[in-house]
Amino acid sequence: MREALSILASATVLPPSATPSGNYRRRHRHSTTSTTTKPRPNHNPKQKPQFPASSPLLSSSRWANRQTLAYYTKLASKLADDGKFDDFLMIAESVVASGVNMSEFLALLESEHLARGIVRLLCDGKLDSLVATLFNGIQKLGVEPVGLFDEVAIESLKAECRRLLKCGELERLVSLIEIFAGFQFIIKELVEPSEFIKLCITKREPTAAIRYAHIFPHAEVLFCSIILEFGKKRDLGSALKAFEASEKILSSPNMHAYRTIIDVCGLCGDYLKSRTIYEGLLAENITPNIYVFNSLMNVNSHDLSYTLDIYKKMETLGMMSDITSHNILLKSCCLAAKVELAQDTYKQIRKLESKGVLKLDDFTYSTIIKVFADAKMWKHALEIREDMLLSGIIPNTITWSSLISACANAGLVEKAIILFDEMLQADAQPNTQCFNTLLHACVEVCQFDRAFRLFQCWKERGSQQTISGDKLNRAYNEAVDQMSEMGVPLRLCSHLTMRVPYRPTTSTYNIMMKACGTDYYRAKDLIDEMKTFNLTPNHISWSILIDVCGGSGNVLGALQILASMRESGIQPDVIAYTTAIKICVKQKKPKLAFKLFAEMKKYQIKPNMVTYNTILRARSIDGSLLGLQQCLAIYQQMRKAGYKPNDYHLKQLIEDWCEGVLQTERRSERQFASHITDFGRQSLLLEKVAEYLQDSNAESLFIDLRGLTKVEARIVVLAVIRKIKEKYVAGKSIKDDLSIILEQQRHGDRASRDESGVGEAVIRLLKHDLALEVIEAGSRTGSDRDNKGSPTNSSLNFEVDEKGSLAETSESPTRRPIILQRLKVTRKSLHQWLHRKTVSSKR
DNA sequence: ATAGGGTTAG
Repeated sequence: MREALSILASATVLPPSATPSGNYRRRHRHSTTSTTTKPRPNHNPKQKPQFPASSPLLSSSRWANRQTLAYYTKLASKLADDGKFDDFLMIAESVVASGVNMSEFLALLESEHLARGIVRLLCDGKLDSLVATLFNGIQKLGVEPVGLFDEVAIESLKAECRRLLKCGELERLVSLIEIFAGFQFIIKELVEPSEFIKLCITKREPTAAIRYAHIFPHAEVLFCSIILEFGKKRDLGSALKAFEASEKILSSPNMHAYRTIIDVCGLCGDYLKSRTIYEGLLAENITPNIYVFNSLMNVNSHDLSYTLDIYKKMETLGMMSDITSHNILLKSCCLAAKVELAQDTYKQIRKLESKGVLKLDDFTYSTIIKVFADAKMWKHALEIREDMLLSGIIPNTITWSSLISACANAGLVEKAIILFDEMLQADAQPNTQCFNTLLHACVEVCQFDRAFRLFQCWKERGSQQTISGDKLNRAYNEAVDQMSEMGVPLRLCSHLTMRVPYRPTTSTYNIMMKACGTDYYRAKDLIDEMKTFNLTPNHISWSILIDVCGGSGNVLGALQILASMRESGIQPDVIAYTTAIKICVKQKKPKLAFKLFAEMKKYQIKPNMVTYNTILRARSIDGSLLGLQQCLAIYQQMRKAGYKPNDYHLKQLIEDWCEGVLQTERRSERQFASHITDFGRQSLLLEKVAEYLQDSNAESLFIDLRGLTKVEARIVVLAVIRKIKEKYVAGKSIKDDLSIILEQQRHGDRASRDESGVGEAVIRLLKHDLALEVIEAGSRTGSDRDNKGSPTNSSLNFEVDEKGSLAETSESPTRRPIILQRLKVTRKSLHQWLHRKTVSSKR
């Protein structure tokens, strides 16, 4: 046979234009090869026979010779039988290249020869366009596939697919599947759809998954599972691609797919996307079904108003809401902590039940119980249990768990434990979350010892390891003693003797670490103990450890833990940093607190409201102006970050500043001057403060508060008073009264009068906080000479100065009367105050 | 085919 081939190779002559790299190959790449399939390199090109031009043997006319054709057909068959597929392919190539009708050649080959040849070549990775061409040729011939692929061929294909699946070679697997896509019976034998989809998901190939799923009947179900699986992997992008691909394949919009992608939006935390998808449906004039509506409500359940809107939309569409819709409404109320609305909703559902429209289920009861549990309304929660029992619904683990947390959240540890006991007696299986709730309840009321006893008891009774009877009894006796001390009857202690499997989780350990109070070593031991249950500390564990360590007074230790956290591969988050900052502030280490604050920003961790409020508590702990200035800068950042500063902390900040005004010694002057320029540019407030504190402005006793909020105004006023005090202490006397300009107010527009409250706040500050004498005055400018609507305090001795700030106001294009309200603190009053303070601080 | 419970910083 080799000889025959070599004769063929040497004797054949073909024009160069007809070489195998010609049209067949190229055309084929565009038609059958999938996008995920890169064309495979051909088998070694060196082995390819070179066909010389104008071969007499292979010319079309000669091929017409049936005898010759039959000979090569036979030769090819033999090669396939012998497993010499490369050579087989070579024959086929020359047949194809010669431009002879291939159908005739293929028809003459016995089908199993061909099939095995093709399958073998495919399995060897020779997903060559010629192989595909041959294969296509068979399909076009209409050869019966059942007859074409015998068991041996299919078996080898299956083996190859299994191998590819195992090795995760999705690309080649897809190529093979693409080729056999026309033969459904083969495809179904090749790969288990769930296995294939699993591989597509790990490889993030949503379109491949959908294309494969499409081969099967009931493809929609497979599409949905693909979308959902991507969602579970938090890969919304791929899920959306899969969804869009399924949309293209399916002729009509599939509600199941829609609800699935909406659920996935929720899973991935992109609830806005779920709204877009829903709006897309409406835009297409398609009415979603109940599942789509319920899923949409559920995904958006943290937004009560949106959920209610969707519910109303369902009503206007005349869609019958079911118990799930109502349960989700309840859940939404629960998340929004709207107890009354939840109660109304519950009553509404009960009414519908009495009409026979719906039947309340375990979800309904558990959810309303949770509403009351969260609101610490434990009695109401227990009442719901009565409703539930009357309606014949048996409480399940979740219901019991919610009931227990109702008592736990209200701080009723005894009641919670008794409920837990009832749960055991009712043969409900408690799970770790129930145990955790109880432990947490103990921790919340600082019964740390009790938490440890329960934990120990459950661990010993519930672990698979054999515990010595002594140890077990000791734990039991101790726990019973404690219960009886608390007045709990022994019959209610079955939770101590139960033998349910107990597996603590990381949460359990986190709760127990909180029960360590400030005993750092005990907490550290717990972290080590976690390993015996194959648990690893999470962000929360580390944060608690920082808190415990810092709470014991060991600030540096706490900072060290923060570093270890990073070293152990868990990047400290905003909470870990905030906890560490809290420790520094508590232990009066403001510098460390500010250092951590700078560090977290270096790591691109955005401070949140809690962080800002915590760091602001570091204000002026050392009484230095620097600390105060840092706090002011942080306050400013907080506003820039979009957080509304907490008035309470702000008030504290300003009070501290006042304190500074009263107590600052000469030494502050230098510090003060060096920091003015730093924050001069940061904001309007800081600019103002800086402006008035500049030495060039030293002689001016004038404050323009226009454009400032009342809080900012207070800060500016205090800054100026501080300056006055600094100057006074330095030996410079006050040369003039202090003038303050307040916001412009349009004459007659009562509604806008001191809307910002600046005037009131400043007057209160000066008069009340600083005990200064304040003269209030108003002035009219513009053309209006009418005396109507004169300022509130016109009687006082205020004079309009013609230059300075008033020049600015006359720039205003309006000719309407404008009233500038002014305040004045007399030189005399300031002097008295300074004298008073200087004397008192010397004492 | 839908939903529910426990743990961290002020």
